[in-house]
Amino acid sequence: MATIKDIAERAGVTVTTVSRVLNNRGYISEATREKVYQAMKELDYQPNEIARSLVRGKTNILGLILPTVDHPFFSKLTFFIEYYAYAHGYKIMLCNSQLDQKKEKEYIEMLRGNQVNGIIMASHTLEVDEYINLNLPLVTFDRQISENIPFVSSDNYLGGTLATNFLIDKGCKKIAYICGNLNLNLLANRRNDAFIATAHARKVKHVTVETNINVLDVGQYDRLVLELFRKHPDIDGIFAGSDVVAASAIKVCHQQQREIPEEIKIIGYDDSDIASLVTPQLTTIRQPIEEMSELIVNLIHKQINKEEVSTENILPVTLVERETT
Amino acid sequence: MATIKDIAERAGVTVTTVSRVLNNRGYISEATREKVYQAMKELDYQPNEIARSLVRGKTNILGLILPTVDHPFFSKLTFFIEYYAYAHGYKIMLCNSQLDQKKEKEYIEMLRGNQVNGIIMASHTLEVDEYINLNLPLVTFDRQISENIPFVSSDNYLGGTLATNFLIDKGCKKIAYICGNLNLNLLANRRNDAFIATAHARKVKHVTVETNINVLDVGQYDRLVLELFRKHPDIDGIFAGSDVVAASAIKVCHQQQREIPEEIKIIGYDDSDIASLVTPQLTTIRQPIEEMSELIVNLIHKQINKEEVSTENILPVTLVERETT
DNA sequence: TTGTATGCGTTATCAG
DNA sequence: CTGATAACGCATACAA
Repeated sequence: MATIKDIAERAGVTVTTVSRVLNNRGYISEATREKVYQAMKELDYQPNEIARSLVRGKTNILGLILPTVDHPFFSKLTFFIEYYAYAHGYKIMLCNSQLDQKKEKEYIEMLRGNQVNGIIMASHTLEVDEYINLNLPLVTFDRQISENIPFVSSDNYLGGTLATNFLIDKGCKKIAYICGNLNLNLLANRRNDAFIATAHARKVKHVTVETNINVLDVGQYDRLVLELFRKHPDIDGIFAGSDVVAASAIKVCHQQQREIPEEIKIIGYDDSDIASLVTPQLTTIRQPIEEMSELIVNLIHKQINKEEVSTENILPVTLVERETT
Repeated sequence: MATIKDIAERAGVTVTTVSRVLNNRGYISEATREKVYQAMKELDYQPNEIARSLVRGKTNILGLILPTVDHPFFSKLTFFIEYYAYAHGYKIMLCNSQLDQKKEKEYIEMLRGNQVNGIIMASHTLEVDEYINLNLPLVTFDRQISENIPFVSSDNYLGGTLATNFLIDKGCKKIAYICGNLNLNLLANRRNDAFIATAHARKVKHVTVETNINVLDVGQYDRLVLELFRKHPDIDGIFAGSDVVAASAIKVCHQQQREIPEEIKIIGYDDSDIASLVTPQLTTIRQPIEEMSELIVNLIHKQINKEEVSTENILPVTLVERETT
C-alpha cells in the first residue's frame, strides 16, 4: 500500500504538503494540489486510518455488544445502529456475548484496547461497577446502570400494561407471561411488573413463566410453552416476551388443537418481521426499533462530542392488533 | 488511558522493558517483571492496539460486507462468522450494503483504509475487476469472482434439484420458483438452473418469478406471491428462494384458502429458525450455515498466513421434510 | 505557499 | 538482563 511518503516523492513535495491537500488545511497552490492529486490517483493512495487514529486520538469506531445478532430483534437493531453509525462516520465492531459473562468482559477489554470511541451495550450480565469505571462514552440498551450513563429503551411498563389489558379486555380469564431470565437486571422486566400489577388490579388469574436459558435459543421455546400448558391447561391468554416466543406458542397451540383466538389468545412483543409472517398473524407490542437505534447513535455521538445528553430515553410502544387476539 | 510510558516511569524502567514483559520477549528478571506487572495493575493499563497495529502492520480486523444483517440467513451467518473470527483473534467490522453499489464501494474503501486484514464479501453488486485489484485476503460467499479468489457456498444446484424433484414426487403438476434478482451474479442462481432443468426433464410445467427488489424487504414478498397466484391460479407447488419467502407464501395461501399441503405444496430454503416456527412447519433445503461460516473464517485466516487455500468450497445441502409438502 | 521537526503508543534493532 | 533509538504512517506547530 502506498504511503503519504510515496505520494510526496512522486509529486515532488514533502509529506506535509500532501497531508495538507489531504485534509484541506492551509494554503496550497493549485499547481501542487493537482500534482498531489495526480500522484494519489496513480498510486491508488488511501490514507492509513490506523495511523490517523493514532495521531488524532480518535478511531471513529464504535463497539456494539449484544447477546446475539441471530435474533430478529437484535438483528434489526444492529442493522439500524450500523446504518446510523455509518451516516455519522462511525464503524461498528460487532460483539456477540451470548450472555456469557466472560465473553462480555473480554469484549469490553478488547474494545478498549482497540480504542473505540464509544460502546453500545445491549448485553447485561455484569455488575454495575464493571461499567461505570469504563471511562468511555457508553450507551446502554434496556438497562439503567447509573445516574450518568444514558440508556435507551422502549416503555416496557406501558407495553406490559397494554398487552395485559388487551388480553383481559378480550375476555381472557387466566393469562401467562413468558419471559427470559428475570435475574438479569433488564428494563424489560418491567413488563412483568406491569403484567402482574394489571392482572392483579383486574383480578385475573396469572402466572409468569421464566426461562433461565441464558443463550437465546429459539428452538427451546417450544418446551417452555408445552410445560406451561401441562401445568396450567386452563390458560386462555399468553403474553410472550418476544414474537419468536409467541410464534412458538402459536405452533404448540396448533399442535394441541387449541384454536387461536377462540380458545386462547396470544400477544407477542417487538413487532419483528416474523409477527406478520406467521399464521395467524400476531398481535404484538411494537417497539420502535429504528427510532431507538437512531437515538442510541445520537447519544453516543453527542457524548463523544462532549455534549450533554439526557440519561433516561424511553420511547413509546404501541399495540398492533392482528389475528391472534 | 495509561500508556507504556506511564508504566515504565512508575516501575522505574524503560519502555523497552515494559514492552518486553508485555510480549514475553527476551530475558527479564523476575523482580522487574513483578514491578512492571504491579504498575500495570495499578494504572489499569491496557496496550493500545492501534499503535500495535501500526508497528506490526496487522490489525486483526476483518471486514464483513453483506446485504443486510436483518435477515434470518445473514444474521445467523454473521453470528457464526463473528464467533469463529473471535476464536481466531479477529474482530469483525460490520457493513450492511443494502445491495447498494455506492455503499458497497464505500465500504470496501473504508475497510481498506482501516487496514483490515481480510474482507468477507457476501454482497455482490459490483463488477469483477472491482474486487480482483483489492490486493487483500478475500473470501466470497455465494459468488465466484475469479480463479484465485476462494469462495464458499452451499451446493445450490443440488438444492434446486432436491427441491424440484421433491415437489414433483409429491405430485405437483405446475410449480413456481420465487427468487431474488437473477441479474446479480450469484451462485444461488444455480437453483433456478436446476429448477428449470429438473422440471423440464420431468416434463412439468414451471415458472420462475424473479423479484428485482434490490433491498431485501421482507414485507414485499406477499405481493410477489399474490401476483403469482393471479397470473397462475393453477400453481400447486412453490419452491421459495428463502424460508422468509416461503413463510409469505404460506400466509397468502392461508388467506386464499388454499390448503397446504393438499392443494399446494411449499418448500423453502435455508432452514432458518423461522422454518420450524411457522404453521404448518416448513419443508426446506437446509444450508449448513455454521459450517460455511467456520470455513469462511478458516479461508481468510489461511490467506492471512500465506497458506494455500482451495478456490471452490461448496458444502452439501439437505432436504428437511416437515409439513408443507 | 511550502518545509522541518516532533509526537501519537508501540515494537524491534542495536548496544551495553 | 536492560536501555537508547529508530520506525510504523500521519498530522501539526513552528519556521522559512
